[in-house]
Amino acid sequence: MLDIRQIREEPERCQQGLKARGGDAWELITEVLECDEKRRSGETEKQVLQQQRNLLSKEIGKLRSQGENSAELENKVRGIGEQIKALGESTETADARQRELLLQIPNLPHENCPVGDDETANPEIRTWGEKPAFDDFEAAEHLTLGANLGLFDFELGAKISSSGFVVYTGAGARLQRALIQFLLDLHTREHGYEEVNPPVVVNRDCMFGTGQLPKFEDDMYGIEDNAHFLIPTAEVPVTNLYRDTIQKMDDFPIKTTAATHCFRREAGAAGRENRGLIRMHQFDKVELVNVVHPNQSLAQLEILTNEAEKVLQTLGLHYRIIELCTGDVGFSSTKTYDIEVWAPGQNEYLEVSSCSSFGDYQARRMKLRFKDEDGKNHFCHTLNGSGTALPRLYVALLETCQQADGSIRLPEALHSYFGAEEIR
RNA sequence: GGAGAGGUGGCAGAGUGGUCGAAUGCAGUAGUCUUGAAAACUACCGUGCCGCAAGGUACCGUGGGUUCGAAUCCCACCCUCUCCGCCA
Repeated sequence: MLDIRQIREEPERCQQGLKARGGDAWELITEVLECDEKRRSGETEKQVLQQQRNLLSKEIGKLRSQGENSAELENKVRGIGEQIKALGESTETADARQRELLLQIPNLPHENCPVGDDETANPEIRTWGEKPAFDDFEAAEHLTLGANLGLFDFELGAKISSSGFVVYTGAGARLQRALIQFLLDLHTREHGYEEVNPPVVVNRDCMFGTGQLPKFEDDMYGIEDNAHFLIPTAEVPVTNLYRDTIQKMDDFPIKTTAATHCFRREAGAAGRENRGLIRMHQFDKVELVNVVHPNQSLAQLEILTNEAEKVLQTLGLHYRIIELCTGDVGFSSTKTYDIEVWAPGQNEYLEVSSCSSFGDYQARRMKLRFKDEDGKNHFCHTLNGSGTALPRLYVALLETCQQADGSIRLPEALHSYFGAEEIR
C-alpha cells in the first residue's frame, strides 16, 4: 500500500511513478485524495462530538451517583449520539472506499528502476559462466531425457489430477528431493537463513498482506468459497509470519527460508513455450524472505540476489541477470532482478528466480513495523527472492549435464544429496 | 465431530455498566547508590487515527446490538485449552 501521506503531499510524483508502470492505476489517485479529504474532515467533526458525549456522560454518572435527576442531560446526549452515528457512517464509507482504492494501487517503481514499457526493455545486468558447448551431439530437451530415464510422467499427473501436473518418478523424484535438500542447506548454512515449514493453505489476510489480493484472486486456487487459498509462493506464508508485529532493530536483517509447493492456475498459459516442466500448476520452490531496516533494503536486494545466484554457481549452470523495467515490475515490487538460467535443450534462458525489494509496500499492508532508537514505530522493508524455483532448475540441470548417451552427469555438489554421481 | 472452559498491554494477571487505556507483578528503558556488578530505590514503559502543537479520539479476539455511557450486558463468528470420538 502506498503511504496516504505521500499521496497527499506529492500526488504528481505518485502519478508519475504509476504511469511509468503503464496501466491506469494513476487515475485512482484523484479519488483517493477526495476520500482522504472527506474522511479526515468527517473524523475531526466526529471526534469533537465524541468528546462532548464523553464529558456529558460522565456528568450523568456523577449526577446519578448523587441521586440527582439527569433526564435532561440524557436527552441531549442521545441527540449527540445520533449525530455521531450519522457522521460515523459517512466517514466509514469514505474510509472503506479509500482503503479499497489503495489496495488496488501498485507500488511505485524505485527511482533507479530502468524505465521501459515492457519486458523487451529489461536491461541485462550481468552474466555468469558460458553456454555449454555440445560438440559431439545435439542437446536434447528435458522431456526427451526425462522420458528415456524415467524421471517424470505427465500422463500420470494428468490422470490423477489434470494437465499441468506431473508425477516425478524413481530417480527423478529422488533428484527433486536432493535439490530441495541442497538448496535449504545452502541457504541455512552459508547464508544465515532460518528455515520454516509453513502451511500451504492460508487465509485472505495473508493474500492482502503480500499483495495477491484483491487484484489477482483468479490466479490462485481458492477453497471454502475463497476464504482460504493455496499459496502461489512461499513468499505469502513466510512474509505473513511477521504480519502485525513490531520488530526489534537488533534482529535485522531477518532472513527466513522455506521450501514449499506452490500452486498457480496459470489460465491460458498452455502452449509450445511452456512445454514440459516449464510452467506447472503445482511446483516446488525454495523461497528467501528478508525483513530489513528501510535504509538496508537496496543493499540487501543485491545480497539476496547473490544468494540466489550462488545456487546456480554451485551447480555450474550458466545464467544471466536482467532487471525488470518500470513497465514490467510486479504489482508490489519497487525493484526486481530476474535470474534466468540457460537451458541448452530449450535453447533459451528460463526464469528461475525473481528477487524483489518491496520497500514498505507490503509492510504497510500488513502492519509490519520496527521500533527505532527513539522508540518510534516505522514500517520495515521486505524483500524476497526464489532460491530457486525447482522445475526450471531441474530442466536446466538435466539439459546442461546431459551426456551423449542420454545419461546425466550430476554436479559434484549434488553427489552426496542424490547418492550417486550419474543418472542413467 | 461432540461437551465444557476461556480469549485484557511483551508475559503473567485484576477488573463484571460510569471516575478504566485499564490495578498489580515480572520483563524492559533511564537514573540514584556502587570501583564495577547485583540488590534496593526513583521515573518511564501498548497501538492506530486527527492535529503545526497543545491536545483529542478510538482500540480489552473479530463483527454487530442494547445503553446517555460497554473491557464489563446480548447475538454471531474466529481462535485457544481440557475431556470424549475419529485419525496420518
